[in-house]
Amino acid sequence: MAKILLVEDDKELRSSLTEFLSSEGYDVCGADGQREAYSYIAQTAFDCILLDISLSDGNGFSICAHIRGMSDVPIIFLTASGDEGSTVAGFELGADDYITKPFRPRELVARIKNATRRTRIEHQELTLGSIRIDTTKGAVFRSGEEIFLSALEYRLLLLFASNKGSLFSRDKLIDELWTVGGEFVNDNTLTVYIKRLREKIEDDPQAPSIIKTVRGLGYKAEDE
Amino acid sequence: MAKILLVEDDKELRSSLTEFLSSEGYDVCGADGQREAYSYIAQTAFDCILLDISLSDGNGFSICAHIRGMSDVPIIFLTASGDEGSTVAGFELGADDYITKPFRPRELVARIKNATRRTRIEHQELTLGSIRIDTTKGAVFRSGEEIFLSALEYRLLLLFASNKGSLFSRDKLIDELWTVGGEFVNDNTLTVYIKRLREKIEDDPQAPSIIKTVRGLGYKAEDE
DNA sequence: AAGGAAAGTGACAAAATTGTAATTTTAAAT
DNA sequence: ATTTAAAATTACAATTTTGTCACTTTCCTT
Repeated sequence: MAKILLVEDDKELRSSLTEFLSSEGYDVCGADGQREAYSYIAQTAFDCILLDISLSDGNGFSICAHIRGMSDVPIIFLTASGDEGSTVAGFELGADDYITKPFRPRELVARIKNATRRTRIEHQELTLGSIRIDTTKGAVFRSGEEIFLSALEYRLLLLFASNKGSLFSRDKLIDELWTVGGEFVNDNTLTVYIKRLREKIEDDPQAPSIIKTVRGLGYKAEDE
Repeated sequence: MAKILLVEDDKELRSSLTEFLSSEGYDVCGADGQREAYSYIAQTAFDCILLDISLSDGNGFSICAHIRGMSDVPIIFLTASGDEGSTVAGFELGADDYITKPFRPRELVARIKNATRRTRIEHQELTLGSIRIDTTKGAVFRSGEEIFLSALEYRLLLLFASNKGSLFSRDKLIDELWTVGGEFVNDNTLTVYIKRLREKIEDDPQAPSIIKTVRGLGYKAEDE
């Protein structure tokens, strides 16, 4: 089931579209402007974004640019008729398609299908609390902002993110990340990496909410 | 459709099992011993491995250890009855389950389903020629051996691997990997990274068979 | 409350990554 | 065959990553 973000300030249109798309089997989030859109985008990996470029706060374009800065998610513009200039500018900012109001809901669905066909397959994302990992790009985002991890930090995070809730013993983690052949690393190496990773992903590294210590047993990571 | 590797030296049993599992919708590769098994493992990401531990060449255990050194793929032992000691040793080497010969094919299918249930979902792999990328681990293998890429090399490779056959202009690549905000990097930086990546993944970096130069236009990568 | 094991911290050298510059090679077009 | 732009190569400093050590803090047990 594809996740769609609808950014539209006309409340009527937003709710009728949400209802229609939901009935078509989509998982729809409605946002009424920039602020709400960003907060959704930071937390969720959408499969398609429907964006009204003539938002009353005038920020349709900046939302588009912001999204393109961090993702290749398909973007479809909803434009008012006679707004040709905007449309052209939109394509330059990386929109994938546009549809002119008023439009038939059926046509919108057709365009969503078309836009998502390519990406749905390869789009593989993981989340861990406010951390989002785009494994098809090897990129990690913290509340929407990309953060840069070293190779080992990335692998450590991936291990936790693809096994949410699992408890990993320190030995197991060292095995997974460091043991090649019969070489061993200092036991403290892991502790240091946990610290470094926490420093990059946790809001309060001293009181970690993502990677939890289970004293005597190991570490585990959970979503909230 | 799940991919299964069957390592069994009894030709009769191998072919009858292959036939049966294929009819159940699995994609089965049969290997008669260590050599053949390794060559398959190096090239393909299997969803489950069925391993006769009492191979005539006596290498069932070393195959198991070898696989565990590079993958978490579920391994099911096929043991001769009365071979309890081997079974215990097998579990210590990381086997997921075992089944004692003679067994009913239906039961084997049940165990395969059980063993693959967890991993099938998260198992996400990409290949590019002899290169295999396990995106759930951030690990890259070249003919079965893990190779270590830097963060940027990894992202560059991922870009090619998840868009096989696509031509990328140099500008597009620089954009994808380096452009954050409005900062630009030296145009040659890309060339150097292409070279470094080729050095690690190509058999003959001077005559690249994976990442191809399209003079004047950019680069593209294909499978063979 | 004291002792001790487990985990965390800060700092350090060695090694690897990263970006750039200077130079050479390659391949297409004249 | 020359020319020339594009790409490849080599080499080099700056920065980052990596693994370890010595030391501190935390938390469980007695």
